[in-house]
Amino acid sequence: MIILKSAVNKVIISYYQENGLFFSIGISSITGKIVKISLPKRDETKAIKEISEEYPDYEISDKYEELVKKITSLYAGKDEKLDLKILDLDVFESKNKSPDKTSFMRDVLLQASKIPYGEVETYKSLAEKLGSHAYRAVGTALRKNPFPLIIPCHRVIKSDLTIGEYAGGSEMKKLLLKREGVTIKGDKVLL
DNA sequence: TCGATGGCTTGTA
DNA sequence: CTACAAGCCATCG
Repeated sequence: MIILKSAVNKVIISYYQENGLFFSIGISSITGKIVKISLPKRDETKAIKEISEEYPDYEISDKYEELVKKITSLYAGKDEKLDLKILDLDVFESKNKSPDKTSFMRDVLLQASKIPYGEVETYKSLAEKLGSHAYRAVGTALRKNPFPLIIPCHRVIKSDLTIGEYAGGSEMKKLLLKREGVTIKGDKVLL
């Protein structure tokens, strides 16, 4: 059973500003779970647009302001514990055509969610933990992570220990890792 | 259906 | 150290 999310699933967008950066989250009005998080933007329009483009049926509300504040504290480098249960992991299923197969993207993100605060893992080793050699596809999956910061895709780096790419730019990735206490020299992580 | 495209990796020069 | 090619594989148009 596939639910047409844009037609049925109205999304509540809450946003919050901190130090001139705007954070936003989209919450399904049906499940009450997060469907998407935006990385910080310079203005609120962009922060909201990132979510509304994917979920055109939306309304803005301060209902989840407290939750957005927690996201900002994740960005600030705090080890804020958030339960994965607040994430609407079904957002992957609609894009996955064969329901009998487990979603590769889902597996990648769940595996990434296990990387502890202050630690890193390579795309390669993450793939191998899934019994796969799709190193590159791991990157593509993480690039589309709807829950950055909560699912810490910024902790996934290249095999040569260089930073690698990031949806918010590699500088942001570097910044996030440093705030968690990871030592970085140049563009390389020191273990 | 099929080619193009990546948050990659390894080998070679 | 850098540069480039080839291999890789899920996803997207």
